[in-house]
Amino acid sequence: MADVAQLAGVSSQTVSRVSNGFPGVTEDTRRQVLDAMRELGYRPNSAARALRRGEFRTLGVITFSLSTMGNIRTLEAIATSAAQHGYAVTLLPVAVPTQDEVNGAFSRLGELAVDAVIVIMEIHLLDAATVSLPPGVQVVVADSDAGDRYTVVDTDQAGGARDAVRHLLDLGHDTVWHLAGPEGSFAAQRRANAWSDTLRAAGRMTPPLVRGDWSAESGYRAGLRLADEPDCTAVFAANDQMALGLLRALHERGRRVPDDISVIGFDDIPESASFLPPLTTIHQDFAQVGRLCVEGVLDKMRQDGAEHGTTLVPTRLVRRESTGPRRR
Amino acid sequence: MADVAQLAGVSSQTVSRVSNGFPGVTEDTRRQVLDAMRELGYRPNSAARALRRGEFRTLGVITFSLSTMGNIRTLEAIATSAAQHGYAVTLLPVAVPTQDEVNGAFSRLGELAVDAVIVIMEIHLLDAATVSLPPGVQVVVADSDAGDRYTVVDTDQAGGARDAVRHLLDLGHDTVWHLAGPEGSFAAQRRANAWSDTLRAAGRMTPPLVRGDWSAESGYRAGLRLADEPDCTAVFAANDQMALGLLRALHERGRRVPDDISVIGFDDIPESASFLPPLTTIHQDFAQVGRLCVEGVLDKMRQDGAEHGTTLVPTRLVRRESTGPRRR
DNA sequence: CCAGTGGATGTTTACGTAAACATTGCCCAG
DNA sequence: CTGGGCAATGTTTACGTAAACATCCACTGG
Repeated sequence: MADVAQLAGVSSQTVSRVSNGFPGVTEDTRRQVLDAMRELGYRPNSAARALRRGEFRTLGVITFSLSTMGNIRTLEAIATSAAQHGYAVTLLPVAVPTQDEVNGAFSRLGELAVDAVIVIMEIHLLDAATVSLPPGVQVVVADSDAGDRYTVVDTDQAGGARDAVRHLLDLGHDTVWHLAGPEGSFAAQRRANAWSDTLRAAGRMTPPLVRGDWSAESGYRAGLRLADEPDCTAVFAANDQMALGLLRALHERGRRVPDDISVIGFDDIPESASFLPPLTTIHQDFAQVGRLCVEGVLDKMRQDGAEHGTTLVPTRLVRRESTGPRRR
Repeated sequence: MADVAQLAGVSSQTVSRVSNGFPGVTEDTRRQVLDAMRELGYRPNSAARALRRGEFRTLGVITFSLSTMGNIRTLEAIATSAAQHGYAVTLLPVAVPTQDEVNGAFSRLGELAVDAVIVIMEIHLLDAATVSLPPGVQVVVADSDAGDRYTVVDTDQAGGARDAVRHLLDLGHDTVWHLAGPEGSFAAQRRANAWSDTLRAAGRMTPPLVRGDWSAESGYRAGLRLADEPDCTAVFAANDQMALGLLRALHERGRRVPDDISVIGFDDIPESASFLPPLTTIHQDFAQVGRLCVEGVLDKMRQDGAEHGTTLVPTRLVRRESTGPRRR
């Protein structure tokens, strides 16, 4: 910076003003400074900048292995939205979802150049990690339900699940089976709860819950069991991947979809339109979730805390060919 | 830091030594300092640290929208591997793959707290962006082929494609059709080149190339055309998503897989084992690619440049049920 | 008993920037 | 023509850390 100042024949402070786009600099001077910058290949040192300003203009994102489509899409939206607000995004991967790993991520966080944090993860493991959160670092949690202790942004899991079940009931099915996500997942839990609540509210029998782990493979295994249930005419899978495996199992067992069994998924991943048959599913607006996370955390930084709350992003039923009226 | 020093009754330099794990501090002193740190909730200011040390311990990753599985998995591996080396990862999303956007990302890069950069993208757009690369910032490119100008780490696209084609030829098919990725993609291009090279080397006819855009939807559209080709008994799809769409189209048109037509994919996404039928495909080791990117870029930082080169990560054929011997 | 040695700790300084305050010089109202 | 005011620019300083150098002290060997 001093070199630039010298070459441009001004003081370093003027260079600073130019590089920050501050007013009070003649057009002539500005041009000279910019020329000098270009000539010397000057680029501001962000460490010094951060040190001086007391902020990094960077958001940290803690997330589990980017194996689920939802997390990825959310992350992408966060990165894009953050960039629009002039913030960079630093990734804090947590390889294994154990309490130790999470605590580790949070403590690394303490040494990280980050102004605020967005957490994309199940809240279970977040509980004990609370303590190690550096003071003054704001947090927003996505895909969780700790609205009382954190600010949360999430898809309206319950609403989506309710829509899925109702869709199938409306088609004339007596009841709806549920292929749930793993026990540890709050998203899975809420979808499952909404499923049974909706059935109960409609006065229907609640079939035993079948559990998978989000993977297509687990959906396949579950599907082999469901194919043998004579009463089963409609299944709500907690995500599209499991629905894919389910479709495969049903096909192998000669159960036609939707003629014998209707299947509905959750997420609306791009591929689901190309399943056999194309999957009816609940569309999640991940981009919106990511955007709200960023805006939420920036808001909190400005207001220094504020109260917690939960923002729900609505879902949308996408009707394709895997669901149809009950035939007996 | 001064506060900690005062509370512990030592100098700030001793605190620094403790916080960096340097030797030459009595166990007693160390404990006192650590206690003081805990009591005051001290966490080192990474901006000051970076300023003083002249490095950020952060890698920048430039990538297009995280829509393809490969990019995501690579990114994940990069983040994990970087963490193991004590580096954080900052994401630089490029929303739209236009030259302007790429240049923009590179210029933002100049202001970013980053020691080196890993680029996951097609090289086309990288060309003109070269100029704006800040001097002294090392670059490694994944998923590309500019080995002469950049250090490149990539899956052995050609080898994988060759294996795919040979697998089908070995099964007795006269020739193999190819459902290629988008024109702009170098990965797609190399897979397509290897496909035609392999056919030519085997003295087979080269059917007209069918082009998709990586999406399942485009695979479906291409599949509708291929289903009407009476000579087509084997298709090599440039990725698994397109293979999925292809399978759907073939199914709709009543062409059985693999009895009438064999299909092989590329990538081995987790879902492909649950396609109908489970997809034979070429497995890519994205984790390895990511790891090598990180190690490569760290190496370059140490050696300050070194020469460019290309590292290829081998693929593996995963045989499932979508390919079978030709039947006439 | 003393010089020498080496480990433990303290002091000074610079990293690059931007806020706060200081200075310059010009314009215009009185 | 003169002083007040304001825009443009310069000077000083502090941000938190760690390298380089300085100091202190206990112990060893002659």
